[in-house]
Amino acid sequence: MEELKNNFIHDIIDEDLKVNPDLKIHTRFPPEPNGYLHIGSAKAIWINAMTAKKYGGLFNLRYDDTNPSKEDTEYVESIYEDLKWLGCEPTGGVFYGSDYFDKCYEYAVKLIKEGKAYVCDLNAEEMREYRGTLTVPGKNSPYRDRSVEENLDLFERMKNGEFPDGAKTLRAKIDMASSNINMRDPAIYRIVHVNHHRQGNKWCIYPLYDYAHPIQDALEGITHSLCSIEFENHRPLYEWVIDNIGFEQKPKQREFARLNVTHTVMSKRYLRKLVEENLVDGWDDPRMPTLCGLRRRGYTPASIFDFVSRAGVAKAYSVVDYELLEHCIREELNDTAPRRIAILKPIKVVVTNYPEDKVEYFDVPNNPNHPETGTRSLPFTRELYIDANDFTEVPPPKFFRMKPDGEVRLMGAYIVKCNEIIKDADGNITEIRCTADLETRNGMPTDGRKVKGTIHWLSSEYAKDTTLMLYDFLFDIENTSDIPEDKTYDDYLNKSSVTKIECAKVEPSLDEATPGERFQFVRVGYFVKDTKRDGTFNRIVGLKDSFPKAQK
RNA sequence: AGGGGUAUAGCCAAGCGGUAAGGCAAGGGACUUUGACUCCCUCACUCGUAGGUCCGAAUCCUGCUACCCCUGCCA
Repeated sequence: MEELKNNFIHDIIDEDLKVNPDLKIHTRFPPEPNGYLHIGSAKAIWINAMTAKKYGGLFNLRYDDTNPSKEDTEYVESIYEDLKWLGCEPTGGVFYGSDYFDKCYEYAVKLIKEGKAYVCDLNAEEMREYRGTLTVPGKNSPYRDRSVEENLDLFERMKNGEFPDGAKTLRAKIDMASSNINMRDPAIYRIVHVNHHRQGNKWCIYPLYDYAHPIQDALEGITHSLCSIEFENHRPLYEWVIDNIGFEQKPKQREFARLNVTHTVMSKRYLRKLVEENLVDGWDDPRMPTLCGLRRRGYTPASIFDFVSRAGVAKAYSVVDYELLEHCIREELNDTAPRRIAILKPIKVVVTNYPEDKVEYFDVPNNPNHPETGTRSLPFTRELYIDANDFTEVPPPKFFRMKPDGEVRLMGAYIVKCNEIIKDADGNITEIRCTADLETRNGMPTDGRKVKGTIHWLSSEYAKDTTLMLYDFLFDIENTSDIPEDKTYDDYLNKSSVTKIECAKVEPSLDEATPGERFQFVRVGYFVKDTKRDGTFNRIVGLKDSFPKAQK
């Protein structure tokens, strides 16, 4: 992981450090275990983890599990797995918001005793009415002035399960006329008779986020609580809780813009819908923006963090081009991925002047940019496959590949000339006949003539069949937040976001590829051996290609 | 009696009173046994907008506009 370039958050920390040079920076990543982590989560993880690392501090993972009706251990496990994969195991420890339920309760009693919280009998609808609107101030709850004794008694009975769900809440007594609606006596405890995935049935009252989060931060010694921008309006409440409970060391909440990426969606709710309606192949479908999806797709932690880092940390709403992510993985894999041959649309080529029973082996580099990675041998025979895209009967201008009467280099082998095209009754090409310049072993013409085109090939006798999955954007639309209100995400789902190629040919060495291993299929793209389906490779990203533009 | 936040190139983004970094994308060229990679070059006389202050303004002031967030007993 690379160094964090300075951003506005580090400016704030630098200032804090000037005032208090002994401050030990401590951050946290607080996911709610109600879904799988996605690339937007990776931004939050990266900011928090890297900030701690940069300042020699600590980074906690804290499961924010204060709403038992939405949470599940399945998600707890997947979150940790993703964090581990990213290489961001928490240096400060793993915590659960629910570990602090006793403390939260204790502090609530304290607030009640100090007249800063009260039990309210208003139901949800009534509370909404009393809250007022964006432009009209709220009015005080009729229960706002209950005595401390009555509040204490009622709150304890709430805890003891004497009341049904929703019958009462505990509210902070702040200001019903505040222009910040979060400050209009927010509920801080609600009654929910639901089994908690860790606490079992110990509790039937649960603290709300705005109340629990600052307490959790303070108890863990978090110095900088870095979260996304929608919590900015909650900061005064965050600070109210810290101040009124009386924490000495006050964690500082600061907010950054969420990550949005073109052609995809970050809403956990919608991602869950895609999974549940089988519109995708699970949370780890290679088209999903989830971390497990990106992982299965073949993205690396380094490429994801590189992307997040290049996208930057700021407060302005933005939608980052998916192309930037593609650039990051291409850059990494260009350097690290061994080259292999794969032919997506095989077409038969017969080298007519090559003996039928002969086999010779040509050494081809594993990575021409890194000769130290060595070579491997490819068998050459009279019958070959090339890709159908590398041949055309009527070539456009500047077509350097195989064409009638044209010379082309078979990468690492001979230069061949196409002299005959065999078609079936329907006019489909079934075979291309060539002659090889047998003097040009390893592709070098002896007479020094230039052969511009080089294409990849495979011996039809030795090539193996494989399945290739080509993935594309999940959504046709670039900015999914531009979808009009009378439409849904579903209306913009890319109908051809996956293409399955079942009769692709690959070189024999790929038989030994292990799941998760990444390759560059020369002149095609980067692929990863799938971790779920045997014998299939997923396209991570194609190679850049400037030909289509030259063609016109 | 609404509040909070944000506006710099197609997309991100630096900039903090001294004359518009960088990346992605795009376009041109060189190289090339991957039309990849790599390497060169081009890409904002102007910073949402209108004024003001100043020798000097993207930076300070005033007005306006646009977009995002907030009316869960979600996080």
